[in-house]
Amino acid sequence: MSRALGPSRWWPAKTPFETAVGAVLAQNTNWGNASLAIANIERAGVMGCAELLALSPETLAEMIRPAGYFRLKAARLRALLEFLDAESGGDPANLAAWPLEAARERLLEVRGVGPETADSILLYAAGLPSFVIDAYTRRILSRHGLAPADSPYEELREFFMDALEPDVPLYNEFHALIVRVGSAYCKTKSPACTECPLEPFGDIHL
DNA sequence: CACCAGGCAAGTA
DNA sequence: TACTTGCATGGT
Repeated sequence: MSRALGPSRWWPAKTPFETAVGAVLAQNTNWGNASLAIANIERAGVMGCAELLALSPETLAEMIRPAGYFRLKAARLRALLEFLDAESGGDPANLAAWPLEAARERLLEVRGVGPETADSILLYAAGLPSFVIDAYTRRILSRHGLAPADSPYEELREFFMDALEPDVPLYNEFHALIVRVGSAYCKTKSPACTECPLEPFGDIHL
């Protein structure tokens, strides 16, 4: 994938804080829509922990409306902001001072932060080596007969982390490439799809 | 018009 | 424990 597609420069956010916000807004949502919500926050000049917490829940919800599930995500975002404010001085980059699994467990206690959101924040915002599993990872693994699509999240995460040394740039690029390739695959639920070209892999055939 | 997108938690049996 | 449902917008 790397040879065929080259470096990905991910996650698409300007700061660790924006990455953490994006991780919540992108839940089960097209990145384009999450991105519109981020732009609204930027335009209002409130892209910061204290600034966002100062908004009423209703105002915040309206601001992130394009991301979908906007009332739900406003509550989830506030819960994450309160955690960051209390535990990391409002900057998720400071979570890097914690041992990985300790930081992960604390993040998972936040209402609305599940394993994928936690791992995205840990890897892309805090720079800790936590491998991210998402719908694209499942699609690729199952399409190539490497794992059932419904394997438990933790099992798939361990599969990658047992096979690879803890390496932030490696995990970062690996997941980015998985998204780029996975989004080129069709969405069939059948385990195999002979329609999908392996072209994104270049001359690599699995 | 139907279907989908980088999840998660709460409810039910 | 295992399965189902609610949440919602914008693009194709």
